[in-house]
Amino acid sequence: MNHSLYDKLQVLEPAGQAMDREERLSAAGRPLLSWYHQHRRILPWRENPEPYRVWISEIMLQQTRVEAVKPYFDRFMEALPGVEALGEVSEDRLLKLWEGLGYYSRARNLKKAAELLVEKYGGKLPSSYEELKALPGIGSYTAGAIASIAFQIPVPAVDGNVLRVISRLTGSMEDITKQSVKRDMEELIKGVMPKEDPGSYNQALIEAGAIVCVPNGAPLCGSCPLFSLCVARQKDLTGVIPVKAPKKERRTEHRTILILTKDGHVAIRKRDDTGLLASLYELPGLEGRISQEQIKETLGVKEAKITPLPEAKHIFSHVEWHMTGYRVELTEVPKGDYLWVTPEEIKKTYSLPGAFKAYTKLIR
DNA sequence: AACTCGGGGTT
DNA sequence: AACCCAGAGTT
Repeated sequence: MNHSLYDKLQVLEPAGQAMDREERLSAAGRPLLSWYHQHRRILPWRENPEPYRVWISEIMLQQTRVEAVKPYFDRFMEALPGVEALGEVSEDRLLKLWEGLGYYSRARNLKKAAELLVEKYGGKLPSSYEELKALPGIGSYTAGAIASIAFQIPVPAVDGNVLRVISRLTGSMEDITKQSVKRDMEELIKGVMPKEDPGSYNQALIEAGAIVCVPNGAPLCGSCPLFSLCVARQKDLTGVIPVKAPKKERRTEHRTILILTKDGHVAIRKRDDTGLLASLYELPGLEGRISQEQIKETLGVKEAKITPLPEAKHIFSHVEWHMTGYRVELTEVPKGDYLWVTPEEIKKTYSLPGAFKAYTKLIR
């Protein structure tokens, strides 16, 4: 792509006097919008931005890449085409639709919000930022995104892309993981964003962050509409900005996973409704590394054919499971509250997260 | 303000 | 292996 056109369009730096960040962001508006209208991706939720579609897409997109969302979005819209259907869906069916997307509280909050919308808003999303933000699962970013994209209300929508683009543009060395920095950026944007087509303005900032001012590796400054305005580019600081505080280390947990079989069925159970993988199904498991003798004891059975399975590891963002597994072929009913199901039922009905994949694939 | 909550693509 | 993703809710 050629950026010379943008250089001509752009306001060049006034020689001698520095622009403040508000002037700089203000000057970025036109080239950014012009670039967006030429280069924006065609996305399923972008073509028909009705409120329900924008809402569902924005929730799915929280901490999740566009490419990962696409297939889930289409399937979800087909299964639950509107607020009413979402409000009435069973939690199990909802979690099955969400299986693999992660951050499952997003799905549970969607249903809660839908029930609320049916009760208090006649089954429609409210259009104001404040009312949107009051709904479960909708924070400042998502409220701004829905208000601006679906209702054309001029409020900012600051996500990780926007934090990165603007901190680079203005040369800010502030730690973007701080809430105070995000709030400050929302105020900054509020002061300069256009009243006309605020949805495109917000999406232009986001889109630039997603496909030009990228998070991993070097940004594609040669293709950026803000090439000549960008302080980080001018000072060769794109490798330093955005500044982010280091993350906490992951902890490791050991678990013993069991494939319990009896009469051609496999045991699964529903997880607790709080914490990791809440309300999803799982293969029965025990904390720590458990011996074959302890397994029989725990299950309260005299006889069982137990065979060791390979070890496996699953990495979540904040915890790492090191798993060892056993196949346990039973002839008597074990202690514990299990659901005895067939492999086909697991595939179609029950949300068994990918953390168990190394063992679910061994089910027979 | 710190911590929890998933899974997968990039580098 | 480390980073990060169209963040929000809870403590």
